[in-house]
Amino acid sequence: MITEHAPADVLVSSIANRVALDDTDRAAIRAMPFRLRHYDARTYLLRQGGRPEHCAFILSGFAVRQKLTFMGARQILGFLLPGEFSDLQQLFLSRSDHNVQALTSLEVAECAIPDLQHLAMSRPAVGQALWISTLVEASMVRENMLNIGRRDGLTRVAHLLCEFESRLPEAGLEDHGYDLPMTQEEIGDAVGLTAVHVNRTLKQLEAEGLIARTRRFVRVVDRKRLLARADFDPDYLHRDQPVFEFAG
Amino acid sequence: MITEHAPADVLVSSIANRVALDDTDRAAIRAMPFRLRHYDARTYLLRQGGRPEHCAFILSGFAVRQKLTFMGARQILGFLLPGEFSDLQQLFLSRSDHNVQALTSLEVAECAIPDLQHLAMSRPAVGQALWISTLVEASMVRENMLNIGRRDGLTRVAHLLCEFESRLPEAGLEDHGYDLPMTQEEIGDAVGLTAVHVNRTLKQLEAEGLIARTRRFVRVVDRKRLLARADFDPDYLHRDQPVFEFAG
DNA sequence: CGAGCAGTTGATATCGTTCAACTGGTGTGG
DNA sequence: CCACACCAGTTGAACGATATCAACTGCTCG
Repeated sequence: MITEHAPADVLVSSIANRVALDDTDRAAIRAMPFRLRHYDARTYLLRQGGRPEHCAFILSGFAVRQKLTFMGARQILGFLLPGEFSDLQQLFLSRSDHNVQALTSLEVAECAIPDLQHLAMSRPAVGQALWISTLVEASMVRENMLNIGRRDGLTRVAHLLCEFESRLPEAGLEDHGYDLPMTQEEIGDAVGLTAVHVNRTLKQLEAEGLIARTRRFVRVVDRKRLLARADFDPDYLHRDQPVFEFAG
Repeated sequence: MITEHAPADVLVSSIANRVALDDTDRAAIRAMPFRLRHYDARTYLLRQGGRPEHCAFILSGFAVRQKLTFMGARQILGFLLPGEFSDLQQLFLSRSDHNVQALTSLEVAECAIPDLQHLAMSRPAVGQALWISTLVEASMVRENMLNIGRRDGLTRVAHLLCEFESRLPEAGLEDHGYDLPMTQEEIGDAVGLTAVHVNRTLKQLEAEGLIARTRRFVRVVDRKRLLARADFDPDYLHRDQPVFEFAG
């Protein structure tokens, strides 16, 4: 598990995934103070309208970005996985425009925003890596907007399953299966459907022989057909993005 | 009109909106080469999967970001107005994940991506301003995802009208009205509805006395009730964002 | 053992789509 | 200057996907 490593190591390697770092960069990252913190499931890390002073780097557990309508309906904008920052945009936007909520119980390393700002500006390679992270996140939101706006229910749910299969590091191991860290209600809030309809949709994906389920464990039975049914093209995750050689 | 000014002036003031610039910053922006270019309505500035080498700064006209499903359905992700860059994320993501398409006839100043990269990294204040622009854009996409996923048709269309009233500089002048630079089909593609349903929805907004229309000109009749009906809260546009005093 | 919550299922209601026809501007060529 | 074509907008009727409401099942935890 990711938590076996020291938080600073996890942070360094998460950033080094995006941009090539030199020793000074690594030292600067390690020098940044942080505080380990725990959040229970369903608690808020960040609230819409708030002016956060800290930014959480997720060590273990899952969180969501979400917004609420005035009527109280929830739209999940995206899922946050271990190794991701909860709210990098708050580096330069003082007021938050959405909520970040723990989906499961969560372990995070909390950094002060001024420290992160200073790191980003004093070590341009690191700043660039953080910038890229916000860009990839934005790309995921765009794809999910297409998903919700222009695909039918079955395709939407299948697409979400494919996204998780792509993003979860443990998926693909052990028999092409993985554990969805959320309820059907939460799937619905992510893809703009009702929990009831998500349920029927999952059943149909099973009936069509694309997936198999036992509780929240999803096994991909026919990967190729599932990807096609989901209209899934992983380019939006920007995995092929070359590691930048920072050139000033 | 914005085109009365020299392109470099427009660019400088657009960036200075976000971050305080010193004389060296301004000089660096002005020193960046660009090429004036025209696009006809409906032509593509940028294609999904492409590896653009230029980035367009819009001087006049309107464009959209959009993505297509495999079936060919279009989702409009957001509208680009004069004074905005077409594709700043391409500064650090080599492959584009969506299309940018001219909505009307368009005049742009086209910059080479390496020049923009160099500007962003050599003048950190400028880089910060560009970063902030990408963050604000991402915020708009999130709000529109909530709009599509969790609001009914009438609210969605009303929300789009409110967003345009907020963003168009000429709106609010001349009798609280403005010209929507798009067809009802395009409104539908932006809010996840059919052109037919958009039409009925607009008629109902008229029937309820919230707006009046003559062709594409929209006059806001009852601003307060329209905002309420649209569930519109302008915070997501980050207008209150203080102009950053860049501090290294 | 009981409470509570996620999941499941059925019946009905509704919002939005689809298809099709028609209107009315606008621009173009004869 | 008229005729025509074209396209955005408008309207009606029927259909369908998804929501809503309600009941029931079966974990899991205290």
